[in-house]
Amino acid sequence: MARTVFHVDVNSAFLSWSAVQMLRNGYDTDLRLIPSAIGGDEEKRKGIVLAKSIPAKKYGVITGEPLWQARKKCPELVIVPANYGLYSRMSSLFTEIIDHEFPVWQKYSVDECFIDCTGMEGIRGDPIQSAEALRSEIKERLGFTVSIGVSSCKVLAKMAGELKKPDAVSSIFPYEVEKKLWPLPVDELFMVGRSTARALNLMGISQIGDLAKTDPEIMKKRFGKHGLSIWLYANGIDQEPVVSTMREEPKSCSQSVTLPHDMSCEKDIIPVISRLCAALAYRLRRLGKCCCEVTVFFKDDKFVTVSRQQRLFRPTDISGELFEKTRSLFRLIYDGRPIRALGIGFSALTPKEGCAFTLFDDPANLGRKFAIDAAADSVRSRFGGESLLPASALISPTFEHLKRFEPNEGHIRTVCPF
DNA sequence: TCTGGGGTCCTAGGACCC
DNA sequence: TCTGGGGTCCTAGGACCC
Repeated sequence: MARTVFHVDVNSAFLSWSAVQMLRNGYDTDLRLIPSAIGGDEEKRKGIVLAKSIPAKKYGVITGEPLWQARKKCPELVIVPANYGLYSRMSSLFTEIIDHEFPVWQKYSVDECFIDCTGMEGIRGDPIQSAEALRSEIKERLGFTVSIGVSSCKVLAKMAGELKKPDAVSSIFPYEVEKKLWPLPVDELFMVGRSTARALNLMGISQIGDLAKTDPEIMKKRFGKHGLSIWLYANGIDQEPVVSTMREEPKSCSQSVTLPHDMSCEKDIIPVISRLCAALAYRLRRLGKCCCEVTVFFKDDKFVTVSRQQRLFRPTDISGELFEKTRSLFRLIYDGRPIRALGIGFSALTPKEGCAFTLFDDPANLGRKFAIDAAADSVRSRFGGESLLPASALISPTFEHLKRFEPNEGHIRTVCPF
């Protein structure tokens, strides 16, 4: 049976959400109607465009570009700092409406959902009517607009949503693929990024239709599995179901930071690793996971990334052990070059319940380590994730983005002696 | 002092074993 | 003075997404 799938995308999500909030707080200009952008902190070298208004787009401002460059294109650009706590709340309000109306839906990102509404015509009318009703309801109740793509599979629904923005419903049904999808530039196809687009252009493929008509064997030979996937997408073929889980189990977690200035001295860098580790280990424990593998990576002043990962002797979620491992890994790969950004990752996650000790573990010693982490975590859960830190980490840059996960706004700083 | 941060997946090539 | 080959596992780096 043919499916009906919606893709719902909040228009310029961060910007819209900030605009709605500012209007509510009495600010008299709607950011969405003037050239504006949500931007990072330039002083901390995070000055990029995170979202832009449609008037800003008309000046050629693009997401991801440095703020100075955006300002050069549009000198009157109004730049507003990001408010991740607000975005997280707005995202929940958005999905609450969808959850109320549809039994099968999937959160794809903070501002996007897929909905499977196969067989709901009896309740909600034909798919276009149903999508229109959802679009108006979100706008009316929450004050921001969405674009909804309607089709028979996820990829086509997502591509359809791109056709008209903002505040619109568009479709690409299978019989419309040739007319609506094929004329688009190939780099607009889902999963065709800059690198693949460049390679495709060199092969003489510039439109999605060119890709659709290329021999799939050639695509497979040139791009491997990925080549076959994008060939299928170009032909409107995608069997992926809308998975109605609230949240899939994470497979890895990571935390990284761009340093306020390049660092090349180990005594400056290790405290940053210590801070990253404290934060990420706390997250790992809140997930109820242990990890079997750690990664350290950095980006140098030439934007070259270097990484190294290592399996652990046994799974762990103990801050001290994870710090020891990440520090030694870093020392293994670091050659003294200037570092611009630094990160750590924990992967091969397993449920904490299944993690066993080894013969070499001293149960009393382990018990002490667990107790220390538990005590520290109870402070963090009351006062915020960064309220308690290893003393050495206090001299490292702060991680504001952590607030994204923090229900508590207040921060009380305490020095932790380990 | 131009380019964030958090994810997932794939692949090429090296190590190692038989 | 020629130097197998096949299989598995591991991992660094890079692709993509938001």
